[in-house]
Amino acid sequence: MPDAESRFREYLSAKGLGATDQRLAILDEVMSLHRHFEADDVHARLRQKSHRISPATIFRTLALLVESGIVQKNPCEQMVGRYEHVFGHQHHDHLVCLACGRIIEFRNGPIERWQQKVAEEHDFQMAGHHLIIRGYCSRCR
Amino acid sequence: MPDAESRFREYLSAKGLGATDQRLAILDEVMSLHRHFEADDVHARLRQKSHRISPATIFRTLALLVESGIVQKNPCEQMVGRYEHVFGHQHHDHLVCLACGRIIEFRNGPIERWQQKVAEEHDFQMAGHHLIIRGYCSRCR
DNA sequence: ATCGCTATTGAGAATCACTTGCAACACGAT
DNA sequence: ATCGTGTTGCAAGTGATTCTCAATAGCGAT
Repeated sequence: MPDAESRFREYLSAKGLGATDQRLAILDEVMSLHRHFEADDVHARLRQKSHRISPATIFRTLALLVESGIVQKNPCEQMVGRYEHVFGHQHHDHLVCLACGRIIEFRNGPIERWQQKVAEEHDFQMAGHHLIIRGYCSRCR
Repeated sequence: MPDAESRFREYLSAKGLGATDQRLAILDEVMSLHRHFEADDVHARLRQKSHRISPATIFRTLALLVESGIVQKNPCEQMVGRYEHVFGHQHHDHLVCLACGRIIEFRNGPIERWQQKVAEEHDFQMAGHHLIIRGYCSRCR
């Protein structure tokens, strides 16, 4: 498996973009963070190492890393700030169409049961869950 | 089953809060929206009916509706603005602790397979998915 | 009816997390 | 050296939400 840096360099040159010091420093930092992080975490850690990279550059580079598939952003973006009334409704999960934004609701017993099992395995007291399947709906595929 | 309004009134009086016109108008609007919505949708629709309710009140009331369990907010809030590097990692899902914010990763084959099945049932081309189980971890429960 | 108290509201300022505009700069090609 | 495009930092702009605060409403006590 090639390392992340080669892959990023490849992606950048394929796009005609430069592998600048800032971009590589950010990649480095990102790969050294072994849990979920926010843009600001990267900024703070780089600052500690006396790199002077502006937040704007962090955001711009993270976007490149996401595009190149090295980094994944919170995958429920389209649900942010959304509500739904649940009163009188049964629990359900969602299929979200990446093309038209349509949201389809569904219910599936076996998945629910397996989730309970996973929670138990991790000694985790489940309070709720949310499953989002992203893709393309019948109208858009 | 009691209607949503009774339930909301009950919740409000239990909390010593008033069932004001604004709150009831917002509840009404929310219950008439049969898909996911944002605070601004409620505001726009109320404005059309020439209710003059400020956005601040909409947000305040939505918070009450969430607390009372009538409305559910996007359940991946804690993941917003978070990234993780995925290069060289296998796909996994997340357990999120509501108390300490800890995020535990897990993989589960049967769930993955059932998801594929659900997508097929809805003639949906799956591009990815994300499953979040919320609850309390072993340290916090 | 009037008073006094707390709850509630609207307006606008503040905040937070990004994003964008822009001028300065870097660097390979000419 | 010059040009041209790509990059960056700074600072201003955004959009969604939250906060502050003064005005108002509602309700029980007088």
